[in-house]
Amino acid sequence: MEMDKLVSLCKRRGFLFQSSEIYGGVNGFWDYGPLGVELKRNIKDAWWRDMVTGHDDLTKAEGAPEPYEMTGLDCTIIMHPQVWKCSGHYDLFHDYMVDCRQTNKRYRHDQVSGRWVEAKDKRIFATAGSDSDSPEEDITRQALKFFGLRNKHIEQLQWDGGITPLTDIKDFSQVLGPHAKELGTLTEPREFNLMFKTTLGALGGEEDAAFLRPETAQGIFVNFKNVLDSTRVKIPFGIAQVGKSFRNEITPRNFTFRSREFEQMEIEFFCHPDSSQKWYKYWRDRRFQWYLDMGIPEGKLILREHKPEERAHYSIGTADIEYAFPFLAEGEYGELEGISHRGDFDLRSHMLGKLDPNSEATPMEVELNEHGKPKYRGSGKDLTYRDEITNEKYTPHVIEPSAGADRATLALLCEAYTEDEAPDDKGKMKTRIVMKFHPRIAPIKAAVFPLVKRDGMPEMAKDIYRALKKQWNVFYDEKGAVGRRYRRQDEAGTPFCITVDGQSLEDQTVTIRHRDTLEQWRVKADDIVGEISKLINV
RNA sequence: GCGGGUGUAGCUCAGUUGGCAGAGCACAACGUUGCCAACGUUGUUGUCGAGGGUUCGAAUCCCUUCACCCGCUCCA
Repeated sequence: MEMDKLVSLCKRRGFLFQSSEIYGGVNGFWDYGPLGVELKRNIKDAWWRDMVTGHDDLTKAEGAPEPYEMTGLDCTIIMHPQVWKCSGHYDLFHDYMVDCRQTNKRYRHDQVSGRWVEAKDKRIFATAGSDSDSPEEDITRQALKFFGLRNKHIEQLQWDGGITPLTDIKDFSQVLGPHAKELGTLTEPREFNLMFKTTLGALGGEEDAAFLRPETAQGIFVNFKNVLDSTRVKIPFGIAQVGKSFRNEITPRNFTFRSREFEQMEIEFFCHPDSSQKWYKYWRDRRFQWYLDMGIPEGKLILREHKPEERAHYSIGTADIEYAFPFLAEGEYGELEGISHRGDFDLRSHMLGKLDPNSEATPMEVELNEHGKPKYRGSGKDLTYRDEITNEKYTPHVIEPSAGADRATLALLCEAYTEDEAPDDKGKMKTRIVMKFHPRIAPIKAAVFPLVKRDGMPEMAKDIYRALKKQWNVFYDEKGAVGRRYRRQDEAGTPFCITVDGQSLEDQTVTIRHRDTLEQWRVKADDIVGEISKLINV
C-alpha cells in the first residue's frame, strides 16, 4: 500500500487533515476529522477499558505474578518547571547545539572537546565530538590530517594546554570541527529546545518559563503519593493516563508518525523491586497481545528487546512494540509503544533530586553541581511505600508501558486500508477501497438504508436507525443508488450495512451486509439491536 | 539541518512558446430504476500553496517563503 493513497483517503473521507491547512499548514501538526476523531477515540476508549476500568483486580491475570489494581489520572499539561529538571528531560531535551556547515553534522556544544595545537606556523583548535570513543586520539588524528602530516611526524604538532571543552572557546574561526577538513565551519551555539517553552502569567519573564509536558508519565510520578493517600490501592498497582504531549521534533515526517503535538496512553506500574522483572515481562507480553487483538496481524508486529547498551544501565529491560509501517523500508519497523523497566529512578529523583544517570552505585546517587549540592533539588517529600502487612518500607520499582495513541491510530489506518475487486451492477469487477477496521474501533458501527426512498421503506429504516443510535454511532442514508451508499460506507470502514427492502414491508425482516465478504443475510427487524451487538463484540 | 522532487476544484491529474482556468471522479437537486461506485437532465465547486518581481499580459519566467513526498542527518 502506498502512503499517498491512505493520505488522500484520509483527507477525502475526513479522517485526518493538515493542521491550519487554509494557511498552508504547520509542520508536524495534524487534525482529526469527523471520522478520525471517532476512530482515535475508540482506540483510546478500548485501551482505557482494557487496561483500567475493565481490569479484574480480584483474579490473577494470565501471565501476571499476582492480582493487581489499576486506576487512572488526568493531570495538567503544564507542571512545575522543577518536574522536568528532576525527570532528566530538561538536561536531555535542552541543549546548545553547534552545526558543522561542511559535514552537516550536529553536536552538543558541551560535548565537543578540543585542544590548541600548532604546526607549520598555524595554530588551530582541533576537536572531537561526543561520538568519539577516544577524544585524545581523534583530536590528534584530526590535527595530523589538517596539517597533512603522517604519523611519524607527530612530533611536529606543538600542543598548547590540555583538552578543554568547546564551551571555553568564544571565537570559532580557528576551530576545526570534529569531522571537518577546514577551519571555522561550526555555527555559533544555538539553543535547541525539544520541550515547548511557555510563560506563566501575562507579564512573565524568563524566570516564569514553564514547559508543555513532553510525556504524561511525570504527572503520574508527582501524584504517586496523592493516589496512595486517596484510594487505598496497594502495591502492585498501576496508574494510567491518556493525554497530549509536546515535543519539538527535529524532523517531523511520515504523516502523523512523528508529530510535535501528540497523544500518549501511559501506565506507570508500581511494584516491589523483587518482582519487578516478572512484571516487566507481563506488561511487555500483555501490551503486545493488545495490538494483535486490535487487528494488527502477527507478521507485521514485532516485540524488540533493547540490547543492554541501548538502554539506561539502571533499567533491567526495555522493549519496543513495532509495526511495519508502509512508509518504512522492507524489514524496518516503527515504534508504537515502549515498555521499560525504570527501576526507582523517577520516584527517587522526585524525592532527593535528579539522580545521576551515569551513577554506577546502587542505589544510584544524586547528580551534584560544582558546589557539591544536588544539581536539581527534589521535592523532599517521602515517596516511599510501606507494606502494611510486612511493614517493609521501600521505593517501588516502576514498569512503564508508554503507547502513542496517534501511532496506534496510524497503524490501524494503514492496516485497514485495502483495495479489492467487487462486481458492479453489471457484474463487471471494479476496484473497491475498503477500510477493514475491527468492528470495535470502526468510526461508524452500522449504516441503515432504505433500498428506495418510497413505499414506507424510509420510515421503517429510520426506526431501526433510532433504535441502534441509542447504543452506537450509526449512519442513515437514503440518497442515490444503494450500491453507491455501500461503497461510501466501505471507505469509512463501516462493518455492517442494514437495508430495508420490499420484502421488509411484508415480513418485517431486513438484510445485513458484511463489509469484507459482501455477504448478505436476513434478520428480523426487531432483533437487529441484539444482532449488531453480537457482531460488534466478537 | 542538507540534497532532490511536488504543490492547479473535495480527490486524481492535464494545461503546448507567457495569451479566456480544464477533464474524470466526487458532490447537490429532480426524474427513472430497484441490492453493490446505475442511467438521464440540471447544477455547484478555483486566493493555480503564499508573498514579491519581470511583462501590455504570469498557473507558466525570476526571487523569497510555506507545506508535503523521497534520500541523507537526527531521533528523547
